[in-house]
Amino acid sequence: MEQGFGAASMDAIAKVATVSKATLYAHFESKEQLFADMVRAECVKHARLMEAAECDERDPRAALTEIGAAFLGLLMSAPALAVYRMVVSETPRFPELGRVFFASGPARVRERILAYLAEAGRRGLLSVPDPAVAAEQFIGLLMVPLHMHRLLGVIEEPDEARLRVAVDRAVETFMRAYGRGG
Amino acid sequence: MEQGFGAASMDAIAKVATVSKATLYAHFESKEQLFADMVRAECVKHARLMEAAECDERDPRAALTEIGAAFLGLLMSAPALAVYRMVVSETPRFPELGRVFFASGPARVRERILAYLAEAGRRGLLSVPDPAVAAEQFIGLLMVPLHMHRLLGVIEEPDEARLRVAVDRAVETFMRAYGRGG
DNA sequence: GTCTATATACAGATAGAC
DNA sequence: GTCTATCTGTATATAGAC
Repeated sequence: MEQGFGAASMDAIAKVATVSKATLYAHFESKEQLFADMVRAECVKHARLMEAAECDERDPRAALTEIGAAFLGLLMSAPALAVYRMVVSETPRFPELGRVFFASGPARVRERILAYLAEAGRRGLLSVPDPAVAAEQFIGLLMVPLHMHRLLGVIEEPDEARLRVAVDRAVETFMRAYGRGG
Repeated sequence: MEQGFGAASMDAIAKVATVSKATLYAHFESKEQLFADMVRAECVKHARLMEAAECDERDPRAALTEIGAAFLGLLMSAPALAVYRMVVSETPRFPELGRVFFASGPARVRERILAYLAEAGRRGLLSVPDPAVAAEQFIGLLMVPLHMHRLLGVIEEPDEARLRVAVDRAVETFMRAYGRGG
């Protein structure tokens, strides 16, 4: 994942795994399938982390801050960035990779945020006419100051303080747009 | 660009260009430099398109809609997506690529939006305490419903109507957050 | 299931003639 | 500047022994 699909050779992978290349091919039928399995495994790990973020029974600002921090921390982690790079690059030649990643990664995050927003809307805590749109917009507000910059190597790995600022700004703007009476 | 750095061989590129591989190496000193030059050339083309979007002397909604449509149309074009895939994938091994792309692409778009927002703020048309943050947030709102989905192959190429909806929703939310008196 | 050794193909890059 | 032909390395994948 660190090196990408093209740059990582099966020889190198076998060496890191301290097995022979023949053993690798006993477990995975091709380089493509090996990478697809890695994507799936990473997404499962990340989905577990995301489930852990509690966001019910609290005021919207606190809930959005918590769920936003969980999501952004996940998104900006080295493994997540590596998977994203690889999947984005290889999807045109290998569409299954994109579908697997989207379904087990971003789609789940979106569902979780959507569920919270819909519930908060029902309780009158937020004014969200279209929770699906609002969920995606919250994701966009969270991602935009850091994700692309990091993918393009124009910022270093952000520390906790930097992540907090990004989350706070996203929540601030989201609340101005969707807060009670907005 | 269509196939990515790893999958496109110099043989294939020479064939498409209807020259020999030796001729290719007479013009470009390596595969890496050839790709860097292609990125630069694409960004120059796109920058020209972006300059064409007028956004002064009008009400904020119309201006943001025009500049947003120009940006989103650019971002979602096949060449821009291909360049983005390639750059994101190769940046870890070849950092120059990410810097070149960012400086001649996203950074210019951001500057242009920032300049408009700052001016609109001075005129009292918008309430933007931090125009740099607001500019990035507008970009995030524009990108999020389409860009990642397209990169991951989970939606087809969006038509004009789809793009318009995305722009309208971004402008709508941005205005709720940053409109006069927000 | 794991290994060593290898088949087979093709990559990036260059030599030397025109 | 462009070509054909080729060097040299390394890639994915497998055969066959243990």
